[in-house]
Amino acid sequence: MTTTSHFHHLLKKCTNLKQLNQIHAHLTTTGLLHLDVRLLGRLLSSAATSDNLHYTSLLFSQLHHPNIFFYNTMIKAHSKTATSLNSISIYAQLLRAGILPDIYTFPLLLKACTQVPEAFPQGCSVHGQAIKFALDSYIYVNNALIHFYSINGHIKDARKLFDTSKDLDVVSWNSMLSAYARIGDMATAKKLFDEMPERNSISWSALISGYVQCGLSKEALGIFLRMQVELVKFSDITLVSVLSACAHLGAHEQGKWVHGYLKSNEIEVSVFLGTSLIDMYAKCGEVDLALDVFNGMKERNLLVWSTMIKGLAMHGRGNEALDLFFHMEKAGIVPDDIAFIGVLCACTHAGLIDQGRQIFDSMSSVYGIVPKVEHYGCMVDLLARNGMLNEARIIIETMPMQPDALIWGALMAGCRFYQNVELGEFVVKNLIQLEPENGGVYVLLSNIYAASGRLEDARKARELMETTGATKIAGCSSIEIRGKLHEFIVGDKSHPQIREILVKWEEIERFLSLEGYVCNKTEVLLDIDEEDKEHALAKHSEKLAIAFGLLSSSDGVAIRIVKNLRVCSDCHHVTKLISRIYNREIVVRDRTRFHHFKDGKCSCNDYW
DNA sequence: ATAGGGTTAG
Repeated sequence: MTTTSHFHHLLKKCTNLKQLNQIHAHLTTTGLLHLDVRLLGRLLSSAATSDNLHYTSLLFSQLHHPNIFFYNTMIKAHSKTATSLNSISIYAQLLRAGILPDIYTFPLLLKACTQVPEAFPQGCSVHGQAIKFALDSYIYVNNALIHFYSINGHIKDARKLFDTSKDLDVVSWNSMLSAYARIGDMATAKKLFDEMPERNSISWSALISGYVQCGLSKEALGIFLRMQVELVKFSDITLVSVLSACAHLGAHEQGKWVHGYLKSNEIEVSVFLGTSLIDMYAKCGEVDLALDVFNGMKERNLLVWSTMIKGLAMHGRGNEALDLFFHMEKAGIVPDDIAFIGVLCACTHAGLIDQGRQIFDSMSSVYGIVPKVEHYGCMVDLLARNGMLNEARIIIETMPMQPDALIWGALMAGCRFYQNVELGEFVVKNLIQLEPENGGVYVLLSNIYAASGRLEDARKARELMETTGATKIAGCSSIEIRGKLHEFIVGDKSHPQIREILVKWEEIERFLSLEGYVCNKTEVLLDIDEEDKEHALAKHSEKLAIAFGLLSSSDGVAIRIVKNLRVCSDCHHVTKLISRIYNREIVVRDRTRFHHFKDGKCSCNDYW
């Protein structure tokens, strides 16, 4: 008797196939397996959790009269795999054997159906079966149904089940909450969160990840803070979302805090956490710390590698990114379409035209990946950035899909850099067709005309913008000081220290003019992503942020700024000068990449 | 001896 319970214990802990086989052999030779059927059940259950479907099926086939528990275990074993719909046929088998399904059967079947995106009809028929056996209102089944409908985007069906259910627990609320979060309805998600009779850490995580996915990273960090104040325990899953929020915001100190927390609690850096940490450090301007995390990781999947590659590319360290890519290939990891965006981006910033071409070709010839519009975009960027404007234009005209605004924008950046007004005008005309509501495009057109002396056309373009009601995204720069984010929007004077900031800016301007700086208002072309030149150039949001950064941080500390648009050339020039005058490193993340300003120079070599 | 909710890269 004690020996059987000993084996029960052993099996419960065992997930390793080899050990399972050993125990199995032992039980068979000693005849224990036949004495105690429950041991066989335990064995089957452990086999199912060890994810070895073949072995599990073998065990199952040895059972003469499997009961509902054995069938459920088999359904569970299948539900986790790519062929999860096999569990439906096990269900059919069960019915044929004259066995009644129970409340555990349906959640398992529904899980199998959510595994396969196109299995919505099968899931519906499982629902029908649950109704037929009058098990649909059991809380486990009901919760699984809510989850199933919400995953498939049928949120109304999920809500109906939720509203009519007599029996709701935290799990039901969490399912509904994450359903709204998933479709981006954060107002309803927050409402549910507030109304919940009981919350657990999963409720908090669901809310946080919802905010992050909607781009409301500040709210996400706010909720995380509240979570800590209310002493709710958080898991590494929560932290993955939190790190993602830090990455979006460039919340360097808060991100570092999370890393410190992981270290001091000796939490192992999983692939998920590692990816988030690498991305966070890269997007906060600390590529070298990202590299440290990368090098310290035991296990690396494609996402880990491509996040690191993209991180290096963002910082203009194209050669290292490329090395890493070849390393990855050697490690036997097969790149996907997203990984290629990272490497192509790296080629662009390192000016590696031939390498870029080769890699682009290898995409389809070696890996069988059909290039998407983003990949053509990288090629246009690569060529345009290196002066081959015509070739870039030919790519746009011959690629197999419709060009989007981003791809024209890449060509535009080249036109601006190489002062090609004629091609620029052509590009802008295409952009207006594509995005008539984007005010930036009209500003751009107007500037092009102004630059070529066609002042009347320039005025008309401005008027057109006003009559069509197109609006331009306001420039916004943020800076984190002692863990708090400060935002500066162009023309906005609501910051409590705005007076001091403006005084500081005056000081900066005095130093600038001593350096012989004159405000560059004659820039020929204005990039679509740049802030509107009509607003006083001196008030561009990053200038305020830099002034504030100089005011609020001590010497030797790098100033880190995140900007929502591209840096304009005047701000770029000014920032270079400031970095020398004040002997300060300034790191600016703009829409597309990083600029590390140091000693009057920028890491982008003045091309962005 | 069995079930359900939160997870990262463009």
